[in-house]
Amino acid sequence: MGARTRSEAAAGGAGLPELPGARLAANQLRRMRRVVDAAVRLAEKGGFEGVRLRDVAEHSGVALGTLYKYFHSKEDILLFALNEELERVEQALAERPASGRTPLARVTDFFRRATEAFLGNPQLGRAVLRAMAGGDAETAVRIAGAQLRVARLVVAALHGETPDLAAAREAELGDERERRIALTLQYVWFAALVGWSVGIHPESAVIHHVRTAAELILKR
Amino acid sequence: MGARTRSEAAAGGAGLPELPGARLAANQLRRMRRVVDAAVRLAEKGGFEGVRLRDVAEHSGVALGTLYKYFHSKEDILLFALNEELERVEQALAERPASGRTPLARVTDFFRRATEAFLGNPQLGRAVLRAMAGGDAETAVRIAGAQLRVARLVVAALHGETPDLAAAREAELGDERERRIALTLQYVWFAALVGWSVGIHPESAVIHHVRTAAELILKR
DNA sequence: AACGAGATTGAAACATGTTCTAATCGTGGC
DNA sequence: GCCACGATTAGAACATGTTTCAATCTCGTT
Repeated sequence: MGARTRSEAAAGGAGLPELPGARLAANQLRRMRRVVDAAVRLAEKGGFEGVRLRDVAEHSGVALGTLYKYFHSKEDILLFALNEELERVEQALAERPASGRTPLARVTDFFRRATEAFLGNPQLGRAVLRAMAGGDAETAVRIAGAQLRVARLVVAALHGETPDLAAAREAELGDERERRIALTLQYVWFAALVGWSVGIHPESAVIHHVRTAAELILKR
Repeated sequence: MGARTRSEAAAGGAGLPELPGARLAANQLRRMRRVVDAAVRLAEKGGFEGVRLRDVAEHSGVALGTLYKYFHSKEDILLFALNEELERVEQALAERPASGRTPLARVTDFFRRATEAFLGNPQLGRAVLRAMAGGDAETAVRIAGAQLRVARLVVAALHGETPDLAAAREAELGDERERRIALTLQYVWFAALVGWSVGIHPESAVIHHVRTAAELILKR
């Protein structure tokens, strides 16, 4: 394979002369990036099994052994990608928060958008879900990180656009209750996504189940 | 699989002389049983990866190829075992229904017992969970079956020991609501089990999360 | 009792995740 | 400018899920 192309290493960056000590690290970051990008592209095409690590290595121009220096396993790569995607979702929600006048409406809006992010690339979504459920102790940190991110987003959606005011009004008990609701809804969302992933219900059921759970908890 | 077994329905009892036509089917049933038992024994010892199909074949005395005539995949075997285990749980609950005077108490009792069944053999539980989340289209039927079984059990726990009376009192709307609650709690349970399985929270958190969700929905 | 269709077997083959190794490269320190 | 050391590479090697195949066996039928 053409991975021998040493020329790429000499890529002089965007124009800035890189610090001498940072040179290697920058190359390593670029390699990681290419690995993750290649894995995601393959997952979009062929799901979890479509991500053949030999292909990832070839497409990203790194050796198989190097790939394993950066990630513990195939799952690890996909979970890294998941966390990056969640960062993007956080960004999008910071710019345009979940809309709606009630917590129920906002939380539904949030999950609708988050589900679209997942189901926009069904194969990629399935691959990531499988990586989450098949993870081992090595990947637990990434999974926990993803869970925490989502939990924060759900809490934010429950709160609404006026966090300070609401936070001031609601006592600690209120916060605790919101965290519990957020965790519960997140779990329902995850399970519904897995159900869709393995084929026991259609895509539309995912958001439907989450909304049902949200109604059970929030409507009165 | 080779459904050539025209006479499988006539499976002879424990000590009874088997009918001539049932002989092959009985052998096949025995093989399946040995396969499943061997897989479960290996899963109890070494979890999902502990179930090496070559070992399953050897321990159960069937050839690798035969094993694949009965089951589509490793996941398929474990999901078959799950459904058998759920039958046993159904049995236990029929004999001693979930106790408690309120739906919340009964449903909590149910999930406590069901969780114990899972966590009694942590390795086996992890293996089955991984099989559920890693399933493909072939195994969707078994997963859907398991889901349905559990859903029924949760509904029964919500209802309590007097199904006829309650069923008569509650309109269809009530039934629908109960089904929704059951599905939601089941999803929370599943997600919490996966969370325990991949190591992001301890065993005790599973029942805790389910109880929290049940309180959010049922307490007022 | 012989026959034949389908089931089973034993073993090899294949695919792919993961690990290992010797050779080479790139970089900071002299 | 050169060296030593860690990173990288190409590729082999290993483990295990899955498939395939020819030979054999089983059992109901004739």
